[in-house]
Amino acid sequence: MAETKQYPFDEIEPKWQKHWQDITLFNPDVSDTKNKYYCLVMFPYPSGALHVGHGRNYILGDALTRYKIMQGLNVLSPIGWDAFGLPAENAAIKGGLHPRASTENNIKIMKKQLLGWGIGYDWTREIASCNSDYYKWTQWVFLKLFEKGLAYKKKAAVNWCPSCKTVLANEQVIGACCERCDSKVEEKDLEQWFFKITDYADRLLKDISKLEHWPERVKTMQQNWIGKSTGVQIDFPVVDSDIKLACYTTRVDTIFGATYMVLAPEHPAAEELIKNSSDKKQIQEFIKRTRQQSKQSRSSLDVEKEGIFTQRYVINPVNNKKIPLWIANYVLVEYGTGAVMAVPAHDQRDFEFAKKYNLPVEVVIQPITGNQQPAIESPQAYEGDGVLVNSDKFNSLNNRAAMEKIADWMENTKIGKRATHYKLRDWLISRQRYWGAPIPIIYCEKCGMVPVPEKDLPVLLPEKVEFSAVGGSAFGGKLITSSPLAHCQEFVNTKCPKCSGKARRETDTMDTFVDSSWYFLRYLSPHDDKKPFDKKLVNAWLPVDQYIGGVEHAILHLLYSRFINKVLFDLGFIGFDEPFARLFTQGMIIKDRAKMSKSKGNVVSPDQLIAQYGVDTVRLYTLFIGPPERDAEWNDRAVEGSYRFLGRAWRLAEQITSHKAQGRKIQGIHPLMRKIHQTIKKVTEDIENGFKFNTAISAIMELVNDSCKANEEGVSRDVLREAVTTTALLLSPFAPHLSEELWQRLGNKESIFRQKWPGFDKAVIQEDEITIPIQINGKLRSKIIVPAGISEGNLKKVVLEDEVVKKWLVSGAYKNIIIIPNRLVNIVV
RNA sequence: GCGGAUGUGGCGGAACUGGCAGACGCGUUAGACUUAGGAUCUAAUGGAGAAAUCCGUGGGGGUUCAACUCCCUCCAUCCGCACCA
Repeated sequence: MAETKQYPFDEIEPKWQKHWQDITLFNPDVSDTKNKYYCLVMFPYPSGALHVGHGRNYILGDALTRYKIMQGLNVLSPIGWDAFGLPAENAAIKGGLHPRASTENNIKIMKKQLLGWGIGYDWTREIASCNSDYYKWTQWVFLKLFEKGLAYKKKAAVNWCPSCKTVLANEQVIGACCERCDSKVEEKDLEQWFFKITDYADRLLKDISKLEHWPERVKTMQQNWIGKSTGVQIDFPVVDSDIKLACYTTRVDTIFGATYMVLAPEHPAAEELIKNSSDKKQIQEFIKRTRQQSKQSRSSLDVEKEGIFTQRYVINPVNNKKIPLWIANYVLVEYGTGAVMAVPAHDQRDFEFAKKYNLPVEVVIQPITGNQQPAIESPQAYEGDGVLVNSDKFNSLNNRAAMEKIADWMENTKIGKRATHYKLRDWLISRQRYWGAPIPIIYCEKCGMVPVPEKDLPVLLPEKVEFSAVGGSAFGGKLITSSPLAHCQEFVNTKCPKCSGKARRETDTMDTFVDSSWYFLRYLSPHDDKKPFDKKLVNAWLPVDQYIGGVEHAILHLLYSRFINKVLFDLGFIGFDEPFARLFTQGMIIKDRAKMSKSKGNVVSPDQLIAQYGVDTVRLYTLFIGPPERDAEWNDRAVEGSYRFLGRAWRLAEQITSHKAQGRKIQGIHPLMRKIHQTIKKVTEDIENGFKFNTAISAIMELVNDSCKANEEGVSRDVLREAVTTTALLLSPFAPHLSEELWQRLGNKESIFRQKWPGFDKAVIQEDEITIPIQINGKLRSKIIVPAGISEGNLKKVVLEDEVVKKWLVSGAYKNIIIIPNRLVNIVV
């Protein structure tokens, strides 16, 4: 623990924070779009005091913002609050404050922290998604999607706690049990609102290629999430029935090997197909059991494949073979058609199932190399490529070619048709919850479902509601099936906008991801009460130049934002179809090998560290800890290194300003001068080439170390002054307060952030003498100092005259000598 | 199982197109200044060895004058998806 202060950070920091506000450093004139730079950090959920793990995000954004300002760009760096959401409401149910009160309180705390850290935001553009002047426009977005047919209502399975008698969000279901009362969660079909994101699946997938400056990792995650696959859909007629069962396959080349067919337990035709079965009871029992299992087994690893014969058969249309129809737990109703043609010889799952229930296995593809034929006895299915056999007129074709041929043939004969499927599902946006934006829909007894007219927006969230209603019902209250809003009569009862008759409001609210799917548009005109965003301004300022946030949003938030952006683009509201040009995902801060979180009790509060070392130290350490895109282990003790470094820089500057520095001149370019320019180059490149703040900072540390050394050894005051000036400039994105102070003490009047980022001089970096390592057979044996421009011939001569080299080349003989100019000499003996 | 990463001192981590491995920081050791120091400064710090030198980037193999870097193979850890037909 530091007993004496390295430097008076507690005086410096508040002073400069106030100064930046006074000179409106972070409040750009957005009408000036010539040199615009939009730097955006993901807006936080106001959960309470921030810890150092959260801090990384904002510190990264601030460093970039300040750097770009010094590059002469007009930087917009806004902040807001993703303020709707479950935790605030849950706290209210437990008997705490009203969600609005606790949210506002948390915002206050966090805002104070961000200001205290010196993070530069344009606070005049602050937004909060829970305020009606914001969610009015979230509702507007909903209406636009509704008008376009992209918002619709349908029955969907939701998590239902029978004890609490309420719907639960997925996050509230812990191991298939209710997080509050621990009773088993059931599946219940309820009317839910959806956004038709699947209509955009193909474009969302295709346009990933436009996201050049996104992390590969995020792009592949989105790709997998969308999960496009192409194949063929084929109708299989059921024997003794009019029903045809459609099934989808990506391996149409194996269709002659289909030996049975399987339905998902939830398949809509199942009931009808088994109604005359002698085993009806048994089959129904099986369906009921597996349906329950399917929801819960999502988290568990392997579930034994189980199935039951329906006593019905279907016809394989390619060869008119009668094959048995089964129902099994391994077929998913949500994907494809919920029915699968099983090819046990060439699909591992089907193979396992066939083995278990003694179903036939028919080989239709032979590996090209080797003549081993995958037989029924083989322990697994052959899923690789090969040549078709037992496939009628397609025999001896390569299976890849056969896929196309068979698909063509099927389309010609109308047996089947090519089809594309996605894993992506429509976005369920309904929440039976209070703390969210109300869905602007009215149900009229006469006119049916009527959207709230735009002029009537916002549909205000009533402030006075009964939170105990939901929680209380668990203890013998009335039956409740939806959110507290449903019990607020003043809210529910309304007039129909069309006929003015009696009507009821929709009581579901929107998923908070809807709020966050468009907020970056609002920052350009946050106080506009006529429209959600200013078309001219957003077209000038977006796409966002740099978006910064955690990987945990790689799929949901980033995919939803892209989707909404594309919808708004299609509707002509905006002129760009991707919202974020560059994305940076920072790693987590780890403590005691776990993600920092309140529940784990391993949070490091920055407050105490800041009191002890100052904000600049904590900021600097956070950036120095490691590559920002990777996870990093927090080490309280190591913070001191950053503190010592800042102190060293401070003391060096003191020496200059108090004229204590030595003054002695040497001839030529002083090595420190070289170091100064090398450091400018290194720091600039590190920032430009992808957030390498950790190595940029270590380069500045080297510069300060060298400056101290040069000062000891004697160096002209001018050079030393140059070194300190450069240190202040290079350090300003990372330790802004200290840099400002140094800058002022060096005699400058204006803020350092009004100064231009320094450039470097190549001529100064160029050395007159260079040290070249000499290798013999690739091993370092000696070094020589030679003039920088030495010719290869001369260099060779010098090398061979070197004492150490002579010793190694006892006979003077060598096979080859490899010279890499200015870098290295290797002698092969 | 599929996909994506990552593997370097006691620790966090450097190393641009293959070219002095371990920058920078933490920790440790010794010393200086000190009543004292957990402040500051100086020096040392991958391992073995008195030294010359040798060995060292998860393991094994390869390409090369030269490999943390390229190729093959195996192992370990982390993350994402997970019966997607």
